[in-house]
Amino acid sequence: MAESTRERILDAALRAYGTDGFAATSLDALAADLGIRKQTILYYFPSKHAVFEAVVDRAASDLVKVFEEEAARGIDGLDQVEAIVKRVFRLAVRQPQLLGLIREVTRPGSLSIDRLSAHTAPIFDRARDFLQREMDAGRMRPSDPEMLLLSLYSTVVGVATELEVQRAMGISDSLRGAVARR
Amino acid sequence: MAESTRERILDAALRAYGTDGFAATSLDALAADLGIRKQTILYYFPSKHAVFEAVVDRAASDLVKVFEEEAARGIDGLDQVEAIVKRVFRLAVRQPQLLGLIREVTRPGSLSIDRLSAHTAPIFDRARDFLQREMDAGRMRPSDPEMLLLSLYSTVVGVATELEVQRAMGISDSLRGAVARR
DNA sequence: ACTGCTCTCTACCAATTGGTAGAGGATCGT
DNA sequence: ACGATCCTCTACCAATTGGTAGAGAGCAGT
Repeated sequence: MAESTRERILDAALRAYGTDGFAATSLDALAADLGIRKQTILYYFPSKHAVFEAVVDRAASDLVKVFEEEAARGIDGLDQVEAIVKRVFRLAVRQPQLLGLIREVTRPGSLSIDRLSAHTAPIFDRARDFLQREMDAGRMRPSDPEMLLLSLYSTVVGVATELEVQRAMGISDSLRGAVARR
Repeated sequence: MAESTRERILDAALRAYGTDGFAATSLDALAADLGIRKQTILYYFPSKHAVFEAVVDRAASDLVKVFEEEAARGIDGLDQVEAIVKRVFRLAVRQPQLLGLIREVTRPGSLSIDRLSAHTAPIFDRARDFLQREMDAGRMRPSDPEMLLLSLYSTVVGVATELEVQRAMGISDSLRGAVARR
């Protein structure tokens, strides 16, 4: 088997949760999509919600990996920020379901918001410290680093979402325009 | 009765669909929230999905109203754009569930995307024509009006979403910063 | 008093939901 | 040949789902 069943389940779950949503995706539907029975899913994960958590975990660790790899390259100032943004962007474009997943997680009452926070808090802290250092070193225009981060985040998600909306509205468009606007 | 039952149902449905999502909100839960039986809901709406469509319709017409009122005031150029953005923004802040509703509608496979489009297409066209005229008249920097519109849209939604995320992440913050950034 | 209309209800249903229990079938080391 | 472990399955279940049928309450006009 090229890919383990567990991994295939996570792939399909990301796709389904990201597009149709968590509540709208039954275990039966998920299993049918994979050509297996739902009991096989429940063998790997104790509950439906556990599947969701696992998907979130994997997506978060993918994101963390991007940050760590890019940080390890040791580029300074705005260049590193831009490199990371670019890579995150590419990740989002290649896997649009990730945006849907974020929507699901950030839903009020989601039990997994803590899970995502736990994963992203460290890189959030590191990013804030990084920005602070760069500002102190005079390599970046000084401002509130946390605010800048949130602004960056919402911009990336916003622009990425825009692509989805264009698709939904039936406007076929090269993504060049959007990227350029960034 | 100060507010008709039908209207109360739509209010509760907007709240529920906007926060928990359409699929995650059962008719029973909706009814319980209102202190009525779900059959009462099904008296006013033929199906669960019809409730959703009605919510979308009302939200869309609210939006259209904003545009029409603001357009009727006959302000020129960027000032009108800013006035509309400001009002839409206020609408979104006052009713955060609207953002969630947009999320639900723009979901792939949503049967209501056409419904929203039907409502918003006219104002979209009018806005595009307006921008085009303003550009021709030299009151605005010339560019592709459709692109500018989409960019505006995603910015508004993006910034508004940011507020939600901040709330989700537990960062209590005045919305001044976000507004200023605009 | 009667009829018709508007509204909300109880009673019920078939289908789907997430989840449990446990039966095999592989494949392994021994 | 052996059990042990890993994996996927069938069978089943209680709860919830959206939806139907229709009773009955309240209130108008006549």
